[in-house]
Amino acid sequence: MSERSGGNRGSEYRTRQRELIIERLIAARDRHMTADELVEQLRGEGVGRSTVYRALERLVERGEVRRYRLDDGGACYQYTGGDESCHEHHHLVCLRCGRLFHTECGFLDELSAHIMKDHKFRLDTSRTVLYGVCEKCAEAEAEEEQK
Amino acid sequence: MSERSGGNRGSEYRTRQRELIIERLIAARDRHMTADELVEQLRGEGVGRSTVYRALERLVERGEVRRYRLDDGGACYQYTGGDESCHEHHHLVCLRCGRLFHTECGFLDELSAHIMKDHKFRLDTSRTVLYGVCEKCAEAEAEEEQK
DNA sequence: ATAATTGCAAACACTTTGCACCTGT
DNA sequence: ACAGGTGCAAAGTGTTTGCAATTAT
Repeated sequence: MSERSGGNRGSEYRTRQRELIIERLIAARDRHMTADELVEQLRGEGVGRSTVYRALERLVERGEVRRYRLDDGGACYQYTGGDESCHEHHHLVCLRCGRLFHTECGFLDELSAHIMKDHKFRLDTSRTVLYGVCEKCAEAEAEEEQK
Repeated sequence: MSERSGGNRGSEYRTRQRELIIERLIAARDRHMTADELVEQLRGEGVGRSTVYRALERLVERGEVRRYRLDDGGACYQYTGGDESCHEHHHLVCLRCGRLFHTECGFLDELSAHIMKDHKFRLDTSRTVLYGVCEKCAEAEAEEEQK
């Protein structure tokens, strides 16, 4: 209870399956993937579905992977690395293509400060995701519209 | 495809069940509830589970109710009314008590503008929810900590 | 009368879990 | 050797759907 997380080193095995899972996540670090995509990609490599879920959960817990919820309730995962700085900035997710954008933008820090001061609300930047439409998709949408 | 939504009047029946569902949602307009809470509350009133889900889906579609995804993937609903202005502002959700706060804060409009200009990303304020911890919960947490 | 709605139970999609077997240390 | 990990299939969630009966118009 009073134990800080992150101190359970030494008790984990380095397995072929985990290596593969992290490898895939890193390869797709610029976007997020569903557990199922991962399972699919690793089907041939002999990695079971539950192993994927278990690994993801663990990675999320230790902060190496971020989990997002799509509008339909399904989960998406994205590698962020052990990189602590990732907790410092906000994330933008395109509702259309699902791509995720990191932004270190100071404006968002000001936002946090403002919300804290004027709304008495401590923003959790690691939990918050800003949704919208990215440039490419906005263009694509514009085309469809006038089609 | 080119039809604007909101024009399907006249084809819907006004039923006892739907009245009850909306009634409950309005009674809890300052917070959000899960479909299950609703089902539970209306069990005695003779409202079936599927009716609740169907009603919620319809209400979300027509914008009277907002749906959020909790961290565990489950959905939460909250009445926002036909009120269009609700699409204009951001929402803050407390990760601890689940209460939702509306804010009309101009700072957030600036944020949208900034993100559009500097990050080429069109923020969708109706989809975005800012997560964090509200004042009360922050206090409660502080107490627990030093307990 | 008849089109929409309801409730039930079965179907679903996604995720978790129990357990016997396998692997890393 | 043995703690920890894996795969399978079974069990859970929360949500959706098919259909006959019911209700609003």
